[in-house]
Amino acid sequence: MAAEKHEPPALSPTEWEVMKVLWERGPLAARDVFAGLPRDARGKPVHDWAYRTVKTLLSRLVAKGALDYEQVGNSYLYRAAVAQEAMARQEVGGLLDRLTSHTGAAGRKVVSTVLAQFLGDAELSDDEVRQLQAALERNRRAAPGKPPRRGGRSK
Amino acid sequence: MAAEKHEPPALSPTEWEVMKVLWERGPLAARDVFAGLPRDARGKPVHDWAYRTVKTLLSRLVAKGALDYEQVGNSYLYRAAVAQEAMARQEVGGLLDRLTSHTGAAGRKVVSTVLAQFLGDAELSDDEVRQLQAALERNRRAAPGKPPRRGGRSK
DNA sequence: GTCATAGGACTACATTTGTAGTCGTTGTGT
DNA sequence: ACACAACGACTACAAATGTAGTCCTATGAC
Repeated sequence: MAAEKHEPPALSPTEWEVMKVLWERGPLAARDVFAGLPRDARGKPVHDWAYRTVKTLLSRLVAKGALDYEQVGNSYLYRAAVAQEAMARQEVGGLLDRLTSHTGAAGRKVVSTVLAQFLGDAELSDDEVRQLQAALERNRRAAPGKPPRRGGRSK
Repeated sequence: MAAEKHEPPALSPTEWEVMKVLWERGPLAARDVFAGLPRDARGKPVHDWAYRTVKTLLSRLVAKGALDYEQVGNSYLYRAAVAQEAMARQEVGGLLDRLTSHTGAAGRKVVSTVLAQFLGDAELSDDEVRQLQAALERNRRAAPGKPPRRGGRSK
């Protein structure tokens, strides 16, 4: 009951961009986060953000509890305080909920069709395909009948 | 070149809720959209919105081009002007992009793991499971090797 | 010890979103 | 015709988000 590790703070799209840098490269100073932002093939930054902007995002992320930091010299070393997987789960769950909650079979079908399109076109490694296939297999064994049951809320 | 049917207007979560009513029940007057909002088992509205709020959302959706309307008597009959599938595709695509763009294999793996969890736990009908399995099969045949290729940009 | 500077804290401001309220108009019942 | 109820148009306002700027301080170079 005491553990309230759930409901992480919901990241905005730009905040995700910053978090991805930290999840991939580990703890970094603000300068290095800035430098680590994605660039296109020609080396041009994908996001045209001022350094200040990144600083603001880092501060907001600390305020949200998504990052914490450690002072090192005159600057902070920022480090992800939430797991990428937890955030990804939250986003995906939120989306599926938005798209399907309180919707009849038709609405759910639309979503599953769209999902199928993405799964068919995505660039997936063989391992990923196998992982997803296994998940569907598991689903099938768990839900013998077809009638869509009220799903397991992990709450 | 002339056809610019793409890039529909991105709906906020509350706007989705309104659109779902119209997609499911077809053209409705504001009153009926309001009345058609989801309710829980005990008949209590899931969203505690004032009628005005719904009116505001309908207006914004018209402004965004997601709805259009036809005057009928003294009121408007609102009708979805964008397909649910198109919007769902946009949302799913946007999410996958946010979570995986400019990310290495590690980031993509996290997402595929999360997806697998949802696919395993979701309440899917047998048909939906088959549809998704077929999509993965298709993916497999399309991408013989494993190296994640640059995906098909539909532009 | 002094001074330039990188860095963090605080401030700024337009837009979008969530949530409504006010007001004037128009159709409706009598 | 008249009064009123229902509608839609316009207005309101706080929080979140995208995008930065200002300013003070601790740090490091001499």
